[in-house]
Amino acid sequence: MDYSISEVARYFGITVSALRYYDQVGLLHPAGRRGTVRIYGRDELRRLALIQLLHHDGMMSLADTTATLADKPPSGGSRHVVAESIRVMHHQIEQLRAAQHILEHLLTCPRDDPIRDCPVLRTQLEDTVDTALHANQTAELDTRMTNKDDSGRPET
Amino acid sequence: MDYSISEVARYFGITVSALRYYDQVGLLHPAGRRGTVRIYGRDELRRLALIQLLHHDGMMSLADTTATLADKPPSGGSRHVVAESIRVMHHQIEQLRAAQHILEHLLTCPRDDPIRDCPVLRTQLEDTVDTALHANQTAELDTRMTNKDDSGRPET
DNA sequence: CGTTGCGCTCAAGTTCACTTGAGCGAGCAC
DNA sequence: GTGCTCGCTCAAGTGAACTTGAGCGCAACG
Repeated sequence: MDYSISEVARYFGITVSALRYYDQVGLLHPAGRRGTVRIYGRDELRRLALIQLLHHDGMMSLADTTATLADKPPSGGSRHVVAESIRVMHHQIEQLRAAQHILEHLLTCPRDDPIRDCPVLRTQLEDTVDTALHANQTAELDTRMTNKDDSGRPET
Repeated sequence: MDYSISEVARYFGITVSALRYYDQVGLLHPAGRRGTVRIYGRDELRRLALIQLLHHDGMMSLADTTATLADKPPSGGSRHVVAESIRVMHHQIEQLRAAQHILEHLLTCPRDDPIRDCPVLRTQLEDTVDTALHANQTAELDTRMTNKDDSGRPET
């Protein structure tokens, strides 16, 4: 029922120092201490599994992960963090698919230098470029109007 | 047909300093220079679109992105990088889906503190924990090979 | 009873991907 | 002809997420 820091580290493929760091920043405290030694219980293992999923696999920042796990009732300010994360992840999945698609094409395309020669790839990228140019012709107006205050990228 | 560094930056939602950095590390060189000033052409815009997709959206490191774009015939050493990236992205998509699913549950679960109280979530995490413990009993054996005489530490 | 192993703390260091700052030049605008 | 904007270089700084190192305690092993 009790696990030492090195056991937890081994089981979850994480380092001991990372676990101490998580303790330090308040992301994952051990169940308690025997003397000065950290003791983890089942609850902490479950919490760690969730942390791994959100942070490592879901690419949420440690801060957001902390916020998400901190909300007793998810109605607090972290509810927004959670909803936003879902949205970001959704977008991320789509982008990953697109990137994957391109990479697969790179592997199978018979051209010597697909990036320069392949018409399929070229057309696709040309589209993206056009979209970028367009998107920004409008943004450019906004920016020019109000003087300098630019931020955020135009979500391709 | 020619674009200044600030135009490219604006169009692609990237900073001027990032573009100079890309030039510096050999990821994206300008088509040429007018005096000391960087000039980008259509080819560079297409390349940048690809960079954004792989690096930013596909989460590949700049080094891997550079390697991927560097392979004239994708049969070189970077072929492995590409194949590996596809595999990683595939895994990433699945993990993102799982994370997304959990977050959605957090938003809809009627429990006050789903992380502790919700049986669905709890069971799911318990499974992950068990898998982790299990996976490591085998890994542990590998590591232990040199050190016989057991040590069943999984406790209880 | 010394040394090996695991654990601890606290401070400083590391990597990645940029950003910022200092200091300078070219072009045009008034 | 002075100032503004855009661009340049090179060196140093930044933030996130850890890692590493120094120095220490404690328990067991031979």
